[in-house]
Amino acid sequence: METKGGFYITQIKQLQDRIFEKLLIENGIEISSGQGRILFVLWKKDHLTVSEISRQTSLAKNTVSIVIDGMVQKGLLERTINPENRRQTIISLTEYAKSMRIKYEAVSEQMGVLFYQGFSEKELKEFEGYLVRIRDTLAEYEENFPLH
Amino acid sequence: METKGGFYITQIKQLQDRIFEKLLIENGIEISSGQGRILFVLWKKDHLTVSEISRQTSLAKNTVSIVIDGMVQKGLLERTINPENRRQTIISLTEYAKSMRIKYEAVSEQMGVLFYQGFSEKELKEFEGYLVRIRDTLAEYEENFPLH
DNA sequence: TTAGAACAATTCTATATAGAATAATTAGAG
DNA sequence: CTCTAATTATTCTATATAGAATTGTTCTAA
Repeated sequence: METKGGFYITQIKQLQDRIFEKLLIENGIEISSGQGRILFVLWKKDHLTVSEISRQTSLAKNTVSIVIDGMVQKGLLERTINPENRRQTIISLTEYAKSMRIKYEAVSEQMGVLFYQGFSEKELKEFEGYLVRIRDTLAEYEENFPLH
Repeated sequence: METKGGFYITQIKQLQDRIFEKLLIENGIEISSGQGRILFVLWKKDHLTVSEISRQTSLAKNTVSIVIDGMVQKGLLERTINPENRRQTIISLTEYAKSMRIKYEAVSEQMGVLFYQGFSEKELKEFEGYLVRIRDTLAEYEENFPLH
């Protein structure tokens, strides 16, 4: 039985990154795809640790560290050490990052419309349900059989 | 209306790349995710141009060029100039690359089983149908509004 | 026929991503 | 208590990816 889901996922990832980045630039927003994903989770809930952001974005922890470096440089995020557990770094949004949310989400919405062109509401829900199932399967696998 | 498909796609891409690479290494196969995608299309039809590989993998053309460099180095691929159109480079599989197909596809199959854990045949077909629709939408968009 | 447009691939440069190793802190077993 | 294991984040190194610019080839309109 040959399946192609993984191949399609990668194709879509590549296409959407290139298109979304272009839409953002056209709208005067200079936020990369990786940076956007971190903002996405922090806009939902601010003040997360690096590990928590790693878990929620599915980026490796060291990748999160490095992307955050760039975002601190650009004035989007701030690092503080958690006094209750000094191993942890708490990542927080700056006012600047908060102020970009509306504009960024407008472009996201525009991207979503393109992405789901021709989909009914029902199909969209069904599709995202499948995605969540696969993501959870893979995340659980990685957690139980750590890669490093 | 907020959609999350793009975010989920990226999460799955990251997870599957890390897991698949680990499975390959465990099976003694040293082929990266990007290299695997190029082999995937060449195993279906050998002797393609760089542009055609770019189109079929949804990787940017310059990315394909560079990944092919590495694969030529490793003895997986060969470059020849198309005498009928000397602008084109024809990419061909070596015997070595052909010989790896069976083993690689066994690991792919293993990955597919994990990926679609808990899916019925019907759900799998439906899901891959959705993926193809989205991929085609995005690919068409990029073709009509070139990014560069 | 030829100059400029179009096409195909590559190179140059910069960012994204992750594995392995390291540093710092906390938890836990004896 | 204390020494080792576990946790958390970061740095180091290497590959992946793509935009912009470049090179070489073909096509096309005057």
